[in-house]
Amino acid sequence: MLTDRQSAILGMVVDEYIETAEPVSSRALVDRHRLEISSATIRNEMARLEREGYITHPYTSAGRIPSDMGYRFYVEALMAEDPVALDERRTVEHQLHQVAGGLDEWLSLTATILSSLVGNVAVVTRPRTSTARLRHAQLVELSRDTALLVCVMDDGRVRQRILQHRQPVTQDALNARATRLNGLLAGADAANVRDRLVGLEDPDEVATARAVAESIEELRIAEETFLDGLNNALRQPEFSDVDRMLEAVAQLQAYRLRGLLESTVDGGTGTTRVIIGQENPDTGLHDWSVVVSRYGDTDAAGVVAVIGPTRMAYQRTIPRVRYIASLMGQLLHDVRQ
Amino acid sequence: MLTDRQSAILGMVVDEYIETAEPVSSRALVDRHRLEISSATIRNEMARLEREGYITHPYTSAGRIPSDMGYRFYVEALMAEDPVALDERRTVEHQLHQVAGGLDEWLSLTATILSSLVGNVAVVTRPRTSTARLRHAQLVELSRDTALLVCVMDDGRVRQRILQHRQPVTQDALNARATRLNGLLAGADAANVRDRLVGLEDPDEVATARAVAESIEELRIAEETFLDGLNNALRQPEFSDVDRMLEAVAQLQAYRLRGLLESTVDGGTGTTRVIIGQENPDTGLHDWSVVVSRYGDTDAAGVVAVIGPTRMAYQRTIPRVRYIASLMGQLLHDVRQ
DNA sequence: ATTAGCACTCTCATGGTGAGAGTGCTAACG
DNA sequence: CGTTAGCACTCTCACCATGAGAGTGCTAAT
Repeated sequence: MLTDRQSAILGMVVDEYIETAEPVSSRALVDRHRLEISSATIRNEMARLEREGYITHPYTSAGRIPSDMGYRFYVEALMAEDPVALDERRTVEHQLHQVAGGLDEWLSLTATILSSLVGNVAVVTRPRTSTARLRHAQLVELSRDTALLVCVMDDGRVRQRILQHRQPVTQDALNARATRLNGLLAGADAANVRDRLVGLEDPDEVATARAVAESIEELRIAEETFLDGLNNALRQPEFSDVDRMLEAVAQLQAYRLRGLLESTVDGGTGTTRVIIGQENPDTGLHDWSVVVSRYGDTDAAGVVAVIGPTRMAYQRTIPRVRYIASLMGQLLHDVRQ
Repeated sequence: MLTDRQSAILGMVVDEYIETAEPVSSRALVDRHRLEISSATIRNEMARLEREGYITHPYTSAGRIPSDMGYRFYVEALMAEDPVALDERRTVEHQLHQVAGGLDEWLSLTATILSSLVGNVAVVTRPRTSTARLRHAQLVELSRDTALLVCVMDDGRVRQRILQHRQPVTQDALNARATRLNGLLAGADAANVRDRLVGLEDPDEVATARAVAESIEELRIAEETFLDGLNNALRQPEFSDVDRMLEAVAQLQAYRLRGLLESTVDGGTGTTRVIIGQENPDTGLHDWSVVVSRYGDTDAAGVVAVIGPTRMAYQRTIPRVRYIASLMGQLLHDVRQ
């Protein structure tokens, strides 16, 4: 158990290190905070904190840096969250309302905004509906024997696909076919779409129906992620050597994150979780921290996350991830009603 | 004017430097190519080549590296193109035919494939139709007073947009409205769409029509670029220090490229152009070379490009960019017929 | 319990040094 | 005259030594 003074010192070390990215010396703490106690006392306390595992030092005569455990304690017990200021909120909401396009543009813009808000990489996944249903399929003639199939799901997602027909068809015939298929398949989800395909005769029509079914299934699987802010993250001093930087670029490829985010989100809705360094099951991310929050409701849920070095401004990041997540939840709710 | 022997030496220097990324010494050339002449003779010739501006050396006693002019001469007169092997073609075509999705997926996959083919950054722009016309607009109910507008253009591009209505509407009413608007606007392009909006009464219908018009214009402007292979490019030895690497990341933001690619493409169709280092009007790209090729025809054209350090394997890159461009042209033609 | 004082450790910037790589020039050669 | 051997010269780069500086840990005094 830490004494009050030890907690206070740990807090100062973490704050200082997050700000400067330099190991924190006993002297620096006394000077910076005009402490009543001497640097020698601080040294004694620091030695104890190190024995307990909250801090380390890179070599004998360097200052202290927080360990993962130190950050963990800081996040849980010490940190004073830096609330999202009113003008920050206004800017964000203003930017988000500018977008007239579809869901994709919202998500992509959200990643950009969040990333610039916290100065690290931001990831937003597309909301995954528990059961997305087909709202409408449409066929548009492209040439005599090719057509574009557009499937619109009830969560607003759209999937396009190009079809090759055996028989030439007109737009009128395509409309008729679309109407028939909509009657047959409207409201179908990935689980039951196959059962509804019975009773079709024309081979082109069967192929089209199958394409619709495949589209629905692809959309069920596809949890696209929108990522932005690589530049921000790479400017952090921890990547000041080339190997680390290349590794960072590799680690941040979106596909590595999906599993992590999914498993994290199972915890519960609405909460914001922080995963620090070694706590991460993926060993490649042992130098990284992830702040992740779920947004949406039981019908459609996705995640918002920020990823950066363990030396991350948790005070700023956590409230901002939470804020963006709740904002996304609202917007999603407004659209779906 | 260069003698045959000077040309040969220049060719060897460029080849060697492209391969090893190390300045090429007179000695190394003699050894590597088992030349009949001595290294002293090579030195004399190299001195002359340097006086003419084809090569330089970084400091007094280093080997030679090609100048931009040297690369230029190499590309125009010396280089033996490395043809795209049959199994390379087969792999590429196989991968491309895997994609069942829309144009976007094609383009994005093409960038990925090309990038891995040449080990540098690849950029593919969306084909821009001279005049894209509206083929079909569709309205899908999302909630009582919101609807999704989907505009499909005759080149297969799709734009979605969410509409807020003043009056609640049913899907049936939306269908009727879509039919009316299609009658009014089908075949409209960005130039004439405004003129066709006359005679509409219902304010929601006017708003919808205006949204269609805006979508068409946005699509005219939006020339999206698909970029891949940052990792590949960053592994080149020229980026072995952090500043250069960060700068590289910044330079390769897609938006910087658009102007360059567009202006380049004006030259003519079907040809592949190479822009080497300082030849580039954008000073930020003075250390980069660009190999760019147009694809498509007068109706719909885009560009395929590879971007990398001036020390680029032009022999491999140029034929592969040309090949991918012609392949894209074919595929585009097949779809549009 | 706190703290002044000091020895000790480790890093990092600096400068010197010498090996090595390569060139340019000169003089000799066919 | 073109070619080439030989050599002086230049520049880089890796290596090492050095010393200042930063910080700690410990001891002994308060």
